[in-house]
Amino acid sequence: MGSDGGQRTWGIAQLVEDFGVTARTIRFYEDRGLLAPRRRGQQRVYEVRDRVRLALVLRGRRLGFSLGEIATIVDMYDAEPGEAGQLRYLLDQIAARRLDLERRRRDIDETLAELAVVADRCRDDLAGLAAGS
Amino acid sequence: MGSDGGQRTWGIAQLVEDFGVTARTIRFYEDRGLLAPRRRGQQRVYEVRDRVRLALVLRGRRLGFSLGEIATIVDMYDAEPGEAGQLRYLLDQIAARRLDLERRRRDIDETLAELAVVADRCRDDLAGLAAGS
DNA sequence: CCAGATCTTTACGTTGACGTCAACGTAAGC
DNA sequence: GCTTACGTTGACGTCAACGTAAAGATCTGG
Repeated sequence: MGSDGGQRTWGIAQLVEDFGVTARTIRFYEDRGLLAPRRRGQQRVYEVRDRVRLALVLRGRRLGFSLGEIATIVDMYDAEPGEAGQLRYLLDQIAARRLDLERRRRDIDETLAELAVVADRCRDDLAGLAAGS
Repeated sequence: MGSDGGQRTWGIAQLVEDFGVTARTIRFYEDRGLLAPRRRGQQRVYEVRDRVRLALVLRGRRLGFSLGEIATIVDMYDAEPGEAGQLRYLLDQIAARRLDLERRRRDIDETLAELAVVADRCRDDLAGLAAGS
């Protein structure tokens, strides 16, 4: 059905539009090893896997991870099977990440709960103003 | 029961030890308006509310907020009732923060789920190595 | 064939969040 | 009164994560 047989590719400008980041940012991520697009001549050609990686990077960024941490995380996703030592190391890394993420979620839940309290107080104050006017 | 009648105070060195940050960081937060300890002469004297604020700041930091965002958040907690416009503005700010935090939580849940998949694959590979040796 | 648009590399600038001195004040113990 | 420890205020350094500007390559429509 697709006229390109599923071999769809994108230029850097499309990624800029689709992901809401600048071209500078995308090239910077490539420079830091987070992306590795093909080249057609001198120009960058992005495929689906590049888009997936970029999406992972941006999610990591939203979570406040440094690019170094993001690199170790996204590299987990497409790690080769490797030997037992590598696998155990990877499992350790994953466990560490899990602890980190779970603490973040606790922090988030606490903050949300406290903001709800402040919002309630706020609405009470508003109601009081309306009643007392 | 407390020999100081609940009027406990702390020096900067205690905060350093208790919170695991440097004195430089604590003074920097004060410079940015996030803390405002009393002074005994020239030296800083921290009370319970200062510790609470510092804990809030550090939690915001763990969540990846900038110090400017953290300032707006912690200022929400001890905002004066104020007038209706202020209250509505505060409610808007809280709503925006909630959206932000809820997206972060979704990001975290997705990441945790994907890391679980990678970990499973990892354990399978390890089992395969053990069986094939 | 050429202007304009898009992409490229290179390199320096900027901002936030501190680190790292340097130089000085002050309180405690001997 | 002198040292030692701790605290203080500048002031400059640093690092990550880009922004921004310069100058050339490449493609595209007219």
